[in-house]
Amino acid sequence: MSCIKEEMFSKACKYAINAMIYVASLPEGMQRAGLKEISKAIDSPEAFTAKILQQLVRVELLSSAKGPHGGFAIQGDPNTITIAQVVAAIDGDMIFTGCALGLKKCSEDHPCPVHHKFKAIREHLTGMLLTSNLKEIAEGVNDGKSFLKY
Amino acid sequence: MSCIKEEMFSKACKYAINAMIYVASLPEGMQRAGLKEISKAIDSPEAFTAKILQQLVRVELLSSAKGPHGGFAIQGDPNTITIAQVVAAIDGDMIFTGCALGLKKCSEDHPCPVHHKFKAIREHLTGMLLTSNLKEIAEGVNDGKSFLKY
DNA sequence: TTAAATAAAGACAAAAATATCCTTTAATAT
DNA sequence: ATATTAAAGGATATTTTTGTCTTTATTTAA
Ligand code: FES
Ligand code: FES
Repeated sequence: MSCIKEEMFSKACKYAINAMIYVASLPEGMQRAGLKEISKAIDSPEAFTAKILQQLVRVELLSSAKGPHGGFAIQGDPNTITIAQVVAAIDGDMIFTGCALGLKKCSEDHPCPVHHKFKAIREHLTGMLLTSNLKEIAEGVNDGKSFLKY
Repeated sequence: MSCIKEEMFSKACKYAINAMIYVASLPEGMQRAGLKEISKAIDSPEAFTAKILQQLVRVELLSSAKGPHGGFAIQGDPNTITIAQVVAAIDGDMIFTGCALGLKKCSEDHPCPVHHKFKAIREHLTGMLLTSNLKEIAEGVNDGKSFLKY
């Protein structure tokens, strides 16, 4: 026993978010990146990343193409795809709806001891994720203001 | 592949918080609870809970006594022990200091794409945990306003 | 002094998350 | 057509987290 972790999102989810941002940051016209390119850009394990990209394709956040010049592209409008959607696709919605202390159901009627305090945080987080769209975030990366690795 | 989880804290951490609140909620005078009583009160697996209580004893958030009428008690003043201390003891401080997207270090100089947005959430969360003391939270439980299980 | 109660400690087991590897399928270019 | 490229899918491996079991040590009470 001895844990030195527990962060907000799973690794799978972090890779997913980073991958989506990377693909969204690709220059117009040439916006299709292969697995190798993506996992290199976000410094993630290639094979594991492949599984995550597959999931994102299944939920139609990404489109994919096989063969030479194949790869992954954002499916839909980067302006309207939110980080919340990516998180929900990979980690599910427990982070948006679950009880902080593990009660089966988070509710006002049968609240856990930190429900009221925690609810505010959760709403803050949810609001942030829902209003963060890929386009805007990818611009920060393109402008050199933020980074996808290290 | 197919995850339907990822919550804010690890299970170990949730059990720890609940256990601390339960022990803090014990009536004056008779404030020493055994493992069985605690894990029943918070609906947690007994043996696993034992390990967590051991950790809490090691970091001196709890004191323990063996033998008949032994058990666990809060060590120190419940008014000044915060949920943040319990979380840090079990989950470490990644939740307070780590990068949301997995960069090795969260910093202003080399921010990840969601750093600025996420920082606000993290400060909100940190502030909440730092200002939530055991005494106050345990009172809610004693008043029947909040619940430790189901 | 002995028996009972209870926490501590260590070994082990099961489940979940993370990660890798190999084969198959589809697309492209020659 | 064929060879090459790249994603999809499936099986497997590793690591971490969660959980259990057994033994030991300590305290209390009879
Ligand atoms: S009941 Fe625990 S967070 Fe709502
Ligand atoms: S660098 Fe990612 S949260 Fe600060």
